[in-house]
Amino acid sequence: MSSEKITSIEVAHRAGVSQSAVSRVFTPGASASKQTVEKVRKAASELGYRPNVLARAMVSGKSRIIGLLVAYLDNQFYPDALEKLSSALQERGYHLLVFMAGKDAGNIDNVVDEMLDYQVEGIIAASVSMSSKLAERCQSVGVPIVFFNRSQNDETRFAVTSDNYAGGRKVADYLVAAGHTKIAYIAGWQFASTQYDREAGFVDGLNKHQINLHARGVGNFTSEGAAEAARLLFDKDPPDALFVANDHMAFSVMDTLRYELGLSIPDDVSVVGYDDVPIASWPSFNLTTVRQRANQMVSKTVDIIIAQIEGDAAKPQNVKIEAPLIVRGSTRAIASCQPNSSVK
Amino acid sequence: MSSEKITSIEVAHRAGVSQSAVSRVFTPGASASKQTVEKVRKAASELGYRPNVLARAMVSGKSRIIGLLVAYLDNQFYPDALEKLSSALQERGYHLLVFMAGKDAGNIDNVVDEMLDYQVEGIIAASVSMSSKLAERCQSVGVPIVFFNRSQNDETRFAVTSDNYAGGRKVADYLVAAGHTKIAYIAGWQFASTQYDREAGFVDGLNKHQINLHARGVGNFTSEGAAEAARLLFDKDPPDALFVANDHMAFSVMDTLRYELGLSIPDDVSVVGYDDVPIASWPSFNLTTVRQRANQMVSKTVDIIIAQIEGDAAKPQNVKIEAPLIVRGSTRAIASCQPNSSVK
DNA sequence: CTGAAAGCGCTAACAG
DNA sequence: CTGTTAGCGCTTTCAG
Repeated sequence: MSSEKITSIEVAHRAGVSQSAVSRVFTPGASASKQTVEKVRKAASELGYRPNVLARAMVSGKSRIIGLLVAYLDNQFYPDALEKLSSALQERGYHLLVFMAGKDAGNIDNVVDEMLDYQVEGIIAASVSMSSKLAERCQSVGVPIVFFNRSQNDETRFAVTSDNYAGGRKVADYLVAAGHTKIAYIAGWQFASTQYDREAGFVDGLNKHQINLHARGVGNFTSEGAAEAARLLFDKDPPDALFVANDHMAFSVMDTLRYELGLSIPDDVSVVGYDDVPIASWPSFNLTTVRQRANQMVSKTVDIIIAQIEGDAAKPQNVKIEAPLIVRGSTRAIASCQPNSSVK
Repeated sequence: MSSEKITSIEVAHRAGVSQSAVSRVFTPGASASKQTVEKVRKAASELGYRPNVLARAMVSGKSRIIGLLVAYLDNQFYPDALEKLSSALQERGYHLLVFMAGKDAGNIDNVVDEMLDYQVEGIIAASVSMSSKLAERCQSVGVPIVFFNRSQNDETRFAVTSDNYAGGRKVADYLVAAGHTKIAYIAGWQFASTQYDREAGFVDGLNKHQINLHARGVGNFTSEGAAEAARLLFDKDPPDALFVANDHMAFSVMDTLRYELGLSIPDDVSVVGYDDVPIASWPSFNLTTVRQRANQMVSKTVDIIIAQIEGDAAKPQNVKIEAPLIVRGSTRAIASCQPNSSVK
């Protein structure tokens, strides 16, 4: 309707310089005399000129776009992380192009191609199961990818997670120290590393204390699944403590226990979650949980991907951020304050 | 490292056709013989060729990118809407480029310029206060913008919201019918249309029944603000019903009332929210609230922005999606016509 | 330091 | 239907 799009050529005209001079003024590593810079800046602002990122991307190969592949945002941890990720990247001059990966994994590979079509400079995959195919596809076109909150045992890709295994162990140690003996676990989606690392740490931790897992249910990281798993677990020989693979499910479990089964937490059963999303600290839940330090996870992720993009390559690694246990009221307290009653 | 980027020229070579033939095969409104199409497709898939969206954008002017401007994602309504928005757009061949708008409004105008730099074809502004400057800037460069969950009285921009005014009235009607007389309101951020439309409808509704607002607090759409507002409200002459401007704050208020002030809901006080986010139906809260139909809001938003982009312009309008009151257990039941009692 | 010239990969007339 | 020819707006040698 009104003002057309301004190009560097028009600015050049008005400033009485060449088009490439304009380009230089707007290019960080430029070389232009103070005079030129001034003339160009003046003309540019008068005309309302701004460089076209896409045109720049064509010739320079740098789109300043990072693809974000994400499967779902139910779990409050993800929106929170997304917000932080986006802000952090924005500060560094990059932006996130969002791609939703349908629930079906088959779809994912197509989505990656779509991302590549946009010439993304890197990809961050969150809440998506680690796929070798996916990673290889990216590698074959030289686009770095880092997995956020997902990992794989082999140290051939970049991944940033909390230390899920250690987190699981901490929960085991705590529950045992609190005197629990019939300890159950409600699992997340089986293909998620967050799920099996947490479980492995938890089970190993229990075993260390000569305790076997009392029972196991599967909630698949959904509220409904978790509620159902809880019902089954309490159908007979109920546990006296429950570790739920993430907070999102833990809330659902707590509600089911309290309002459906009439149980009292932590008097009848202790409940522990994982993530420490904001809701966990709400009085209604007051959930003991393992904290994933979103800030640290995000900044590590951003550092890695930008380093990759800008060529400061590093060896692929599986970054694990330490995850502290946050003790709240959903678990029975440890009886006395005697140091390490447990022996190793 | 490995395979370089394949261009249409290389495909053309291999297929034994011209480069423009390749382009045509990959352009929807193309015209190419079955033979050509076949040869090209074959060569392309053998080489792993895919058109470069950015290059296409340069010449065609269509970047297939839509900017999403968003201020915060605390309120569960937004991640949910974002997920839906992104999916809907993706199906239509567009993708969202995310821009976080800092809390400070001053920053916003810069952010819009950044979006424009990426040649976004349209902008969706969510959880951002309606800014005329912002809208004008977009209009001046011919980029359509639609406000999601925010509006303005003047019908000169596109906006999609629930019918906040009507929603507020429904709450008033309900609370009055339930026999409440000391009815208070906890407001959101004062510059948000969602806030004042809801309040206006609510207050008008009360007045219609010859009832004045008993008291008013301000929570600014934050948990902490809402909790503090609740404390003040109950400091003296406490209300017997409370309408909180959104669910996010309502949860915080409920927790404060129950765990800090020792009140029982709905026996001592009824609480109503707005949004109907998933948590509202959790047994812990079981919150009576006004439902924002995210699906409808999203599809309307997508329809509008794509219509604008593709030239099927329409008159700017303020689309208001009907918002039903969802009655749950956080409010005293209406005595006369409800077969079920609210006692549990 | 600065202008001229050569494209980045692709679409869109324009002739055949 | 198809190849040729111009560019889209910008960065980047390459000479001056």
